[in-house]
Amino acid sequence: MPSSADRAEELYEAINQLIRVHQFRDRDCICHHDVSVAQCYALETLVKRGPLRLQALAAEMYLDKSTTSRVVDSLLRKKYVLKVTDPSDQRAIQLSLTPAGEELYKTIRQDLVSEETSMIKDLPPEIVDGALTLIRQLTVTARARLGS
Amino acid sequence: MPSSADRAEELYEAINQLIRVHQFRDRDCICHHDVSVAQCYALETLVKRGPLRLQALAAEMYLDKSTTSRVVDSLLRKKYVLKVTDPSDQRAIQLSLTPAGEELYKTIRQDLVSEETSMIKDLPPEIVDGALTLIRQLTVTARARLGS
DNA sequence: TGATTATAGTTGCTACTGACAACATATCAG
DNA sequence: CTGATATGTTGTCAGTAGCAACTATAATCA
Repeated sequence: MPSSADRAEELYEAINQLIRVHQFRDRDCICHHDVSVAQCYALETLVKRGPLRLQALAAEMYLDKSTTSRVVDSLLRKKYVLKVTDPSDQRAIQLSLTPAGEELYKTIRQDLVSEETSMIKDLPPEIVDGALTLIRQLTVTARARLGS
Repeated sequence: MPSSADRAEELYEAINQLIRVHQFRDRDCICHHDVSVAQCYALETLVKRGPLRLQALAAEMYLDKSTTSRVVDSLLRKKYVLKVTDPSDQRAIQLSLTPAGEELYKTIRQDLVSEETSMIKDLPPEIVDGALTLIRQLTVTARARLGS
């Protein structure tokens, strides 16, 4: 029976590999379309959280507001997001997706999910369900540590 | 019972989250030391594969040779790697770690693994073993698709 | 051998990622 | 009204990453 230290070591390796492979695959997949990875992530966040202020978007993405501002800028130039000044606070802006932005994210998302689909098509459902549970558990645990 | 499409969707979400959280954590952890993430990845590859030519390192890391050349350059400046011209082929260079490079990677690695350790310390061993198996399976499957 | 071709690495260029600091503007507290 | 605070933007710097052009060396073939 492997020790706890061994398990940690192996888990590190396993997750490392998974992350690397997925990163490359996602980048390939996303960049076939009109946006970069960070830009796509911003689209995704706006799809999930709805219209947001820049600061809120930055917080959601764990990015600096300056970085976020520039990412949003590029999406603005490509007409995938809309900037509206908040009437109740002239400093703030509300960011929302244009129809084109929503459409684009939907397309990319389909591509990404279809990668997953073909990945699991030969795995038994119980296995996949197990993986799901565990991966979520790991994420929760890791996120808890991130805050500290 | 969820459909296969639902599972793919959920798996996409779950892996996405895990990757995001880990990415941030690793970056934090690595950048406390003297190197960036890519630089650390290069160190890791050299630790695992031993001395390599630049092209081989690039292939191992799935990076362009120009990108790899620059990453290596920065490690060279920091004295973590050594460049030796291959006597049998004046064009080629052998890259190897300096003692400082090995030491640095060992330290970073300990930090990274210890993150994993504290992450799994409250999870039952069977759960962790299960996650390990599944994550590896997913990596293998994803990697197979990467090649195509 | 000598000319052509192929390979190894480097460098120029472009674009994206991301943080920190300084800044302009707007809001709020006293 | 004035100082403090909050929102976004811009400047700057470093790192990531690929493509194309280049140098130098090696290999091939005529």
